[in-house]
Amino acid sequence: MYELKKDKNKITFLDVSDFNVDHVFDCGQCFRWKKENENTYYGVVDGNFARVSFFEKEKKDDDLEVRGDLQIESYQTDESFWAKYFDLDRDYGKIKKQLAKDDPTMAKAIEEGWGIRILKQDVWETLISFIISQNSNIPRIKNCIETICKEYGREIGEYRGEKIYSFPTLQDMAKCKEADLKLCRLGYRAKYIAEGSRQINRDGGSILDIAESMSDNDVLKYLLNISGVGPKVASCIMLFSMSKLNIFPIDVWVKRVMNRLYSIDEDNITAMKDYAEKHFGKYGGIAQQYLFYYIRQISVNDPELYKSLEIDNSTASKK
DNA sequence: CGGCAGGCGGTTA
DNA sequence: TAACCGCCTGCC
Repeated sequence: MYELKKDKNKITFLDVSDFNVDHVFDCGQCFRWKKENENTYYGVVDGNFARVSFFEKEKKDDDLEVRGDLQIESYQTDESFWAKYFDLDRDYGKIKKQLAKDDPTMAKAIEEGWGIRILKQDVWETLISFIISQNSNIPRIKNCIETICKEYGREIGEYRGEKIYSFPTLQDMAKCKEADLKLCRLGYRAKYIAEGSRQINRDGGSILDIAESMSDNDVLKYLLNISGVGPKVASCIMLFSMSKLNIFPIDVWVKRVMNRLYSIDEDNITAMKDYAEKHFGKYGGIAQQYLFYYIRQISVNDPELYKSLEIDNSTASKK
């Protein structure tokens, strides 16, 4: 599916399509990647420090798709590890075509975030990260996560004078008291995380390994039982760490999109889920990412357009 | 400087 | 089971 070039501590996937570092790392699915320059981000995956660059190739006349080389500098040089993390074996071109068919809104959203791919992240890290994310904002979320990595993770190296830490393990977090975590500025989420960690640790943590093979309903039921995990956080965990690409997380931004661009009543979550299931089907999660990225881009880059998309529940379908 | 964030848990009817 | 409300903290 892809050609490969390997050097010492460097692996390059050649001719990758449907990929863009900004889209992948800034579509709301992950919190630990930092931008170094136009082409490059650095971060940590499963305890492996990595520097990831994407270099677009010159387009040929007959080639409409953007293609480029995905270069990963890391001690982890197993190509299957990175292919899995970046979901490289999936044909996003085909999925995009399918989603955009008969849906001009989705077509525009895809035009905006054409290089999004759903990362397959560590279940435990995703769980904690999205508990932290609730009722907060991205800069603060990133700060909180960096702090707990610094306090409870392992130092795995140094990059340009910055110490790099792994994400703390379940066992290490389960030892934390609520008061300890409060020092990481987690606010009221400290209690959720202290309780949640102990809860999962008590069960031996096996859920984290077998979740992917469980049914959506069984996983959801387990997750909702964890302190600090509600429907939104649970669906993010399922989508971003368990390859459950059908899951359609609904947060405030998705509510805004579904209301403003699909005319669904803004607080009718059930109607949104039904719509997503019917129209986006098994790729609901990917669709959600395009829409999420799209509405956020509009809100940042074109405030006037964003404002003009007034919330209007009078014409919204109530079903 | 206040309002308000990528929700959740608890309480109330 | 739907509708409210308080919550830590710090960004905008």
